Amino acid sequence: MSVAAAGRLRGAGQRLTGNRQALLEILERADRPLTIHDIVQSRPDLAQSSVYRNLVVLEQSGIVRRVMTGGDFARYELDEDLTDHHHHLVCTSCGSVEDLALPKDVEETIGRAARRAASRRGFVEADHRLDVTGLCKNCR
Amino acid sequence: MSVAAAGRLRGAGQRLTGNRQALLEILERADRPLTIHDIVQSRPDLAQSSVYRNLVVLEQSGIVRRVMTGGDFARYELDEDLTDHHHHLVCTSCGSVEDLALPKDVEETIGRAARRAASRRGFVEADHRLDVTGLCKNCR
DNA sequence: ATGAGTGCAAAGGCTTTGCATTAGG
DNA sequence: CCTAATGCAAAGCCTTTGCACTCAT
Repeated sequence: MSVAAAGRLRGAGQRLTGNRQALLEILERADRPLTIHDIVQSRPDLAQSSVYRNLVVLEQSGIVRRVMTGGDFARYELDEDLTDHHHHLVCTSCGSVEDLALPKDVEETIGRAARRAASRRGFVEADHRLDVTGLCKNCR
Repeated sequence: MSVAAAGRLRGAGQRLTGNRQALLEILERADRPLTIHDIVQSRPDLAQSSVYRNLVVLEQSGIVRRVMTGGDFARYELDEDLTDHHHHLVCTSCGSVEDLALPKDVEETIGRAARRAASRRGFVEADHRLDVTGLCKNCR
């Protein structure tokens, strides 16, 4: 698993336990943000409460990001500076989610517009998140 | 309140009750998506359960849209074809949300990229939602 | 050794639902 | 009139928390 993630965890004064390693490995392998259900299903030996607690720790350590894609439960993915900036393709019917990268020039346009709009309203440290929605192959 | 909304409600075979009119008026006045808590607070005579139920009806009638901005509760706003296409400016610290319109050329760039990316993955009826995140005046 | 992490079960908090009553068309 | 809508309270569901036990350092 990622050396960077482990270092960041230590840097936050947190221990690198087996459960946390397992979480990081699962999230690294995924090509989409995972639900708690996904995670526990792929590793039934992990206690659900520990998964919740460790994801909070990983989030606070800047390793993991919690994303709400519109379904009724949270999804988790590695922080963007451990992967790459990307967005999500969300099916409005079944709720499935896939990672999605946009062309660099589009990203620049969005980022520029986001920062400008934010500062105009007195917001600082502006970032953005974009979900592309539609009907997936199975649902269309 | 909006004639279009009332018509759309009727068209969906739903009754235009006092509660539903009240909801539509509140949402029309708002310049941001509202939480259930916001709504019940501004109209304490509305029963919370009826608000939930009516928002489902309004959503299924294509009048209201449920948005998850990352906080722990849902927010509701009028559907875009009753208002205008817009996005949200979300404070990552306090969770406050404001409506945000972007320049038309930026929207076109985003929409084009979104549709292209979606169709490449086999998605149809592609749309998009964008949240600009940052720290608001009070939290910065 | 010793405080953090874990697992189980119980509690929380937003949202949904059952049921008797009220009201829209 | 007759069905849908309402309000209250109870139930659901994802998530968080309490507590005793175990493990990382």
